Amino acid sequence: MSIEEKKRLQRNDRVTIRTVATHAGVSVAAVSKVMRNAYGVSEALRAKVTDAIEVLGYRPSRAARGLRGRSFTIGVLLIDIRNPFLPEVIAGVNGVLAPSHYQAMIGVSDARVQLETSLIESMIDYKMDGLILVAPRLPSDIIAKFAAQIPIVAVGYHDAGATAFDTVNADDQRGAEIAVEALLACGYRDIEMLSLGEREGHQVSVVRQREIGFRRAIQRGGLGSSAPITKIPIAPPKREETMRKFLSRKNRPRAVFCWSDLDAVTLLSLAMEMGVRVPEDLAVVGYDNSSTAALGLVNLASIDQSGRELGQVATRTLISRIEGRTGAEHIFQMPSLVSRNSLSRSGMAPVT
Amino acid sequence: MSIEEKKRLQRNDRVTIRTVATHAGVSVAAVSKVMRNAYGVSEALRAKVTDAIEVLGYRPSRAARGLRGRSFTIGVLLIDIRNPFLPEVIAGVNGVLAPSHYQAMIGVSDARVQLETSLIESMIDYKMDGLILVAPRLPSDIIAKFAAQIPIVAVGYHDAGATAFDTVNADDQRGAEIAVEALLACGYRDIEMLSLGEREGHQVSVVRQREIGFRRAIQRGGLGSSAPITKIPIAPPKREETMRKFLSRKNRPRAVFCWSDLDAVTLLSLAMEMGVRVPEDLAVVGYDNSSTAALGLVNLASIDQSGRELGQVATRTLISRIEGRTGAEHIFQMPSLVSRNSLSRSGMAPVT
DNA sequence: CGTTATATGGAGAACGTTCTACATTATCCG
DNA sequence: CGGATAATGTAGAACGTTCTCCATATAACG
Repeated sequence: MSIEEKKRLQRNDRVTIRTVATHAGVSVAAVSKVMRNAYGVSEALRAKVTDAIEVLGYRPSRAARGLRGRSFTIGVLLIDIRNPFLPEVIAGVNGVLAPSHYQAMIGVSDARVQLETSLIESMIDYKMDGLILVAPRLPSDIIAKFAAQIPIVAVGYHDAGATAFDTVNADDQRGAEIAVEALLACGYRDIEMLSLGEREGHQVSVVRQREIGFRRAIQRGGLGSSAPITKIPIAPPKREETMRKFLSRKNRPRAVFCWSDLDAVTLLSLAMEMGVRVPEDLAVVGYDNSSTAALGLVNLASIDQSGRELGQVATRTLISRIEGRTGAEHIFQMPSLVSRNSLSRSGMAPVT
Repeated sequence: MSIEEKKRLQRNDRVTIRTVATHAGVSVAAVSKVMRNAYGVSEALRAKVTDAIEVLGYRPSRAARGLRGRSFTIGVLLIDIRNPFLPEVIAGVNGVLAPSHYQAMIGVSDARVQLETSLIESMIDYKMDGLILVAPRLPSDIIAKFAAQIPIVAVGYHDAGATAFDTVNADDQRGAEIAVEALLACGYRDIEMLSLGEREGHQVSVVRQREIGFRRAIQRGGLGSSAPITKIPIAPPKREETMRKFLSRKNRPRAVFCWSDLDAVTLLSLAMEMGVRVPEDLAVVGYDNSSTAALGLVNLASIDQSGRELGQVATRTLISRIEGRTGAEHIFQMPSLVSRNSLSRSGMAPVT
């Protein structure tokens, strides 16, 4: 009683594993064993220790844990929180983690590859137990190099050939196909895709996958081999300009599939401004089923890839890898169409 | 040359401070001194060490740093990433931190007070150097208790009496006043506020501040002492129901000030659905100037509180406290009106 | 030239865990 | 009852830093 009290005063009152040990009258190692519920702990010992922990309000230092063994933290890396799709992923991750003893720490690398690497390195230096990379910009071999040091699951990164890390994806090719099929079913024949500029998405990004799916669906639909794709730059002034040009084009298509709600919603706004009626003059299908798309004012048909589920699955996959699985897993999730007015006035895709 | 190589092989090839020391032919302490650029380092020594660091690609372990001293990490706590205002704050934080040697780690506590405390504790256990709490739900004395263990800046938390921690806020009272003044200037006399349900916001939350500002402005405008406020519950089914009821009320006001764009945008959607014309039948001013408000389809007038600036200021304040300032600072930022169609057809607030 | 001040580098003890190797008991079995 | 086996608890060495003394070398000064 007096020994640990003396220590607590002397050491600016932080409760350490040692405080607990002396309070419970056992060794430090014993407390550690109980904490990690390791083998070789009697009920009596466990009771004494848990009591002491309770009484003292002991919390193990993550820093010290990280130094020696696991830190029970998993890192999540986002490239851009502005995309309304990401909060869903986080919610999924947190949902799975909540009942466990793991916790998530999020790093945001505002689209700068430089910062992205340095954040991953930081997380490794923290001895985090695993990493979930959401739509990383990094090339596969770099990610593989990191994966040698820490378990990694990539979300929104189509690299089914990766052996060093797992991937969890919505089937973006199929998602694009579904969008085109819905437009075809509504009778539209003149369909174009709005995609992201070359510089922004690498070969394994979701955007390129959607392009592949778009082309295939167009071809299958018997609309010839030319599947026109207009690329939108990401920089604000050029971005709107490109969309305006698209909307005022003489040979503007009858329907458009847009790679993301982010751009689709802006397109709808500009269309209204320019007097292009949706869907009478132009039908639009977006991607992500963001909350904005669901607004009555916007009413944008969109492909739903449940971000929440993606987050959940990614987390489970990561934990299984942390706990010893070797050999990469590549998981796909099926997206679905949410039909709304921008597709057809009734808000219903006609049954074929 | 051979010594450190042997070590690197033997220790699974992590470059530690020791590796650097032997490579540079100096002591471990010397390397540490250079890293922290502490006093008592000659140019020659510094050169040798930085060279070795460069060659070996050494990165200090954050875990070990945290155990002993500073971890050069600051924690950011968010209650809900869904609010489009928060990405801006993050961007501000990251912007200020980028050129420094600090890094931000974000924790998301999905509106559960339980998780909020446990995340703060985790961040303390990580020996983070400081915390930025964004719109925390916790009572002031609890935050003060934490602030005894770690420097804390609260954003969106109106507690100018706090002595243990700093606060950075937009002047939410003034923001509400500006909104009401704009409505008055447009000639509206029958003004109501849509606010957040009692349970969601405590006394020092931004919502309550906006209510105070609303009441004062109404009174100053000579509209009597009754300033009607309708509270919207946060749960999805009740939420829309309450708004619908509001819109179909016989004595529906002529204009409404809404505590957040999040709800204002939904209100606009429902209004359209129910045939209530905006602004002819009902003028609306929101709060946050979110990207959705700016959409042509939505065109919602809104109060802008630069989240980015809030994040920047909060970060600078935190760093100054980390570096030794004592005595609390309470900083205010002035919000401004962004006028759009939901206020008056021209999108301009009439000059008074 | 002796004394004191100053600048520079190093030894080594923390920090709070984990975890291996070992010591001690308890249990079992013929 | 003797010996083997299993169960339980403990010592103590890591982990990779920081940081407080110390030791030494150099400069300054009377």
